[in-house]
Formats: sequence, structure tokens, C-alpha cells
Amino acid sequence: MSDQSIKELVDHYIHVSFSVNKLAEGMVKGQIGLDLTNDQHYTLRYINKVGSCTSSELAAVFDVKKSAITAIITRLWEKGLILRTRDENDRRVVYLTLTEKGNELFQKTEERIQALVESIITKFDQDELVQFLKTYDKLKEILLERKSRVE
Amino acid sequence: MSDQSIKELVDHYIHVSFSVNKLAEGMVKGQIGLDLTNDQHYTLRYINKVGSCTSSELAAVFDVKKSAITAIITRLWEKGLILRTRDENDRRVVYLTLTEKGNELFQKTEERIQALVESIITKFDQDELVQFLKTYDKLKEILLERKSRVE
DNA sequence: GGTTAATAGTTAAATAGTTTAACAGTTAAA
DNA sequence: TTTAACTGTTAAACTATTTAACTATTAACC
Repeated sequence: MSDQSIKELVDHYIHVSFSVNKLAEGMVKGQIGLDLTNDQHYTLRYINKVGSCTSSELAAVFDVKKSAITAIITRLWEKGLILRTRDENDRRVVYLTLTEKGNELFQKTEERIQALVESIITKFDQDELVQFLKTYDKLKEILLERKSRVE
Repeated sequence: MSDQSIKELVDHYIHVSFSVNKLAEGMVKGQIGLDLTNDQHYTLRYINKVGSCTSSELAAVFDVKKSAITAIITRLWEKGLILRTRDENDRRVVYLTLTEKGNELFQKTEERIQALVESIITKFDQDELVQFLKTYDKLKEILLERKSRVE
């Protein structure tokens, strides 16, 4: 690969990932904007997926400080969407779970997002899509590996 | 494609794009965090690319309201990185350009980001990378088309 | 066992980014 | 020439973020 073509590929990647990000964020917001912010939705998504987690875990997954998570969680808690439960064995730890209301709201917004993403990705051949996700996964692994090496 | 496999692909896409986003944002921040925020860097990047643009144009590209752009531009202007020049023919319009200082700062951070992205994408075969970007471009076009249709 | 370390989470202050709504100045249209 | 549309800004309100200090709790070590 010549230096020239590498620079072009780098520029290309930076440009397209930026554009797709902005467009996707706007799209998600359009689906959930009335009840939740995007970050709040992603938080509910994660807790829904794992069932129960801690603030420290969320901070690691979202790559932000714990105090940022406290702020998001407090807002969701004020809306009655999240439960905070102290661990009786280690009283430093607080487990986060969805309330009934939180689960319902997540499922409702999730349906819309699933439908939206589905309407988009079904415009690709399955082969193309599978290959795309494979490379995307590989990229994720490389970034994860790099992060663990740097920090 | 069965419904089941579609749902799996949708979940897969949502998950991997979220993770890569968070990791990439953190990485970019690590490179530029001292002088600029990520959004400020992306703003300088865009102006550098097109040479000169307006707030309305930036608002469209970033998919936010014009007042959000005013805030970002004002911060960059206060740092002496951006010039605001009124159009003499249409005095509503303000052209945004980089100052010498803005250009220097962008080039400096850009070098680091280019090196970073290069170190990552050169871990892929050129063929795989080209195919990935091709699909990514297609995704961008689909999102753009959808956006123009919805709004 | 008692002191010291580390850990989990919160709080407070400061900053960035965002939206909505109202506005000024300017240009286009009727 | 009046009215409508457009460009950018301001102000208020809110969300998200970081840093630094703090509380409460648990683990480590001598």
C-alpha cells in the first residue's frame, strides 16, 4: 500500500465514520427524543441487556468517569426508570436494575429503533452485511486491545 | 433472510457501532484533549476542508440547530482560531475561516490523529478495508436519503 | 487487631454542547 | 412597499462531562 493511498483511506474513514455517526445519532434521537436522551436510552439498553450492573461497570463501558454515570443514573432514577439496590455483602456496591416502568419504556423505544435499523440494513445483501459486521468487530477488537495497552 | 437472523444482525450492528463509537471518541480525545474538545476539532476539520463556510452549513453537516453552532464558533473565536467575515453582498451571511493559529493547531492535532488511524487501519488487508469503506459509504448514502425524505 | 490502602459511589463547581423561543438585521417576494 | 423568509445571535434551561474533595466501606499488612 503506498503512502498516498493510506492517507486517502484514512481521510475516507474519518469522513464517513463522522457522517454516519451524526446521521445515526440524529435518527435515534428522532425515534426516542420525546421521553429520553440518546445517552439515557443507551444506559437503559445496557442495563436491560445485562439485567443488573454497577456504576463502575457503566463508566468502563461508556468510557467516562463514574461521576458522569451518577448524573445520568440520578436523572433516570428521578423518572422512576431505575432502581438502586445496595449489596448487603459489600455495602459500597450499588446494583442498578430497570423498574417495570423503565423496562416498558425501553421496550417501546427499542421496537422503534429495531424497526428503523432493520429498514436500513435490509437494503444490503446478507453477504455484504455479514462481511461489514465482521470487519467492524475486528475494528472493535483492535481498539479494545489498543485501549488496554495505552491505559 | 429469516426474521430471527435479521433481529440478530440488527442487535449486532447496534452493539458494535456503539462500542466502536465510544472507543474512537475516547481515542481521539486522548490525542487532542489538551487544546480542543472533539466537537471543536471536528469543526476546525470541516472548515479546513472547505476553506470557508457559514454557520447554517455547519448546522446542516453536524445535524444540530444554528444556535449550537454559534456557541461552538464563539468558543473557537475566543481562542483566536477562527475568523468571522461578513459577506458584503448579503450582509446576513458570515463566513467562517481558520486563522493562522487555527490552521497550525488543526494541522498539529491532525497529524496525531492521522498517525493513530493509520496505525489501526493498516492492520487490515487493503481489500477488506476497501470493501468496508464501500459498504460504509453505501450506509451513509442510505441515511442521507432517508433524512432528506423524513425532514 | 489496628492502622493504612484501596474501592464504590456521591457531591459540588466548572465547562461544553444542545434545544427552544425570541430577536435584529437583511434580503426576497407579493 | 409591505410582508415574508432567511442568517445569525442571545438568553434560559437542560444534559453530559471532568476534576477534586468527600463518605462509607472493605482489604491489606505489620
